[in-house]
Amino acid sequence: MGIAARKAKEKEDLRRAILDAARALFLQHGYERTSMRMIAQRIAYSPTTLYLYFKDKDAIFHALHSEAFQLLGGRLAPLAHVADPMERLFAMGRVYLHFALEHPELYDLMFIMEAPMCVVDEMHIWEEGDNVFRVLTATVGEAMKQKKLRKGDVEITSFLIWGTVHGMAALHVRDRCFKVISPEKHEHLLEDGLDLFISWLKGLKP
Amino acid sequence: MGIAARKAKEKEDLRRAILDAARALFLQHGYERTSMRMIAQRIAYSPTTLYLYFKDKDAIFHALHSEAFQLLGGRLAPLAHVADPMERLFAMGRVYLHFALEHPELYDLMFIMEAPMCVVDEMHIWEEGDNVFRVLTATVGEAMKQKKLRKGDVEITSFLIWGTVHGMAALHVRDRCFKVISPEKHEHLLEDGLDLFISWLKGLKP
DNA sequence: CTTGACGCATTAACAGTGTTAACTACTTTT
DNA sequence: AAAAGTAGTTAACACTGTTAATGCGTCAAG
Repeated sequence: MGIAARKAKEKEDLRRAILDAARALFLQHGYERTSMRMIAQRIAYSPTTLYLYFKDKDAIFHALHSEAFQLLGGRLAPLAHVADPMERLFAMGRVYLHFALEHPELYDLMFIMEAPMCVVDEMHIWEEGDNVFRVLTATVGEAMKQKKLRKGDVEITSFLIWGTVHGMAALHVRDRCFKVISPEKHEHLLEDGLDLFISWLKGLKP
Repeated sequence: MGIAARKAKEKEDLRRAILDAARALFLQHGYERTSMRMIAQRIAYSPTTLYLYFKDKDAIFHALHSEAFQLLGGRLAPLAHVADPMERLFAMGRVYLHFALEHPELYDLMFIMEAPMCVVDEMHIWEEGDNVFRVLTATVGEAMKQKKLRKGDVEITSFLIWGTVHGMAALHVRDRCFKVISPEKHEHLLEDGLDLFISWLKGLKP
């Protein structure tokens, strides 16, 4: 069945082409400001063809959303080998923040934009986010067990840590911080903020 | 000139009516999903009339944006009377978070959405945000001077604190946390997160 | 009192949006 | 060779933000 296989491959290729075009345009102009017609034009197909491969615009978004989470997951995975849970936690923070700085539009799409969560609403679960959060809670729990982090509710502590890093990332991605912070600090603002947070975590009285 | 005054009042009334209608619709359906025609219909005017009072949709947004900052500012102002800077800092955090919980859509509009910042871009200044941030830096600076908060760069420390509270608020407003956190903790998640953060700030070794 | 100007609001229109229905080719199966 | 299925198209619908042209009513000046 060489022919059927070739056809399946061509179908998959077009699917990928759509996603590539959509990603490029979403990242360049934002979700709301890129139209189905623009995506179609970029790959020289009719706009309605997109609907043969994706239910609607949100479905394209959701596919990219999952893709981005795979990228972040791939960067977080190697840190599993860091033995000390505190060091692992800090490394995760740095990787996470670095990801947000390197791919602000992807980060936006994953943790800030509203579109993808509508799809998620229906199944009451956000698998991609849940996976990342579980890695965090596991690390926090381990650190607490080893008494390297002040004991407390693991979930709430993890939420606070996630919120802290996300908050700085979100203020940056949505351009709220460079408008209020002295220009000379812009360059390393987020790294400095994270370093300060880490030093706080280290210097926490038990 | 009673007539001229009445006319001016009528003009101002209509302006307010537009803003009221726009606010209600923005908060109910979100910015992108409410159209100029919907706003116009709600006050029984032609859609084009809105353009006699506001340059475009973004201008309406920006007006509401400023309005919301006045509301938050009004809640933050009384805290100036709290003598102890640390207590003042904590109270500010609670007021800020409470505001985000009570008016999630307004908070979204102020600190998350992209629309209003485009207008701000042109003048390179974000006055409303700057005012709030300056109150924060002043308090942080005072707390450091009194050695009640670990010494460090005031701006970066303030940014970290803002980021932490904003992060939790943003995850809530954009519905990223209830999908990964155990249901029984939803109710007080943000308050508990803030309380934990405050306890960390209190228990910081000098 | 009439004329002209001005301000406010309207209708009509433009170019664009996401999405669906109907239709055309072309392949595969019967 | 006829029927069924597949992949892509064009045309259309009901919207969107926004602008141009137009009407209507009130005021000031001649």
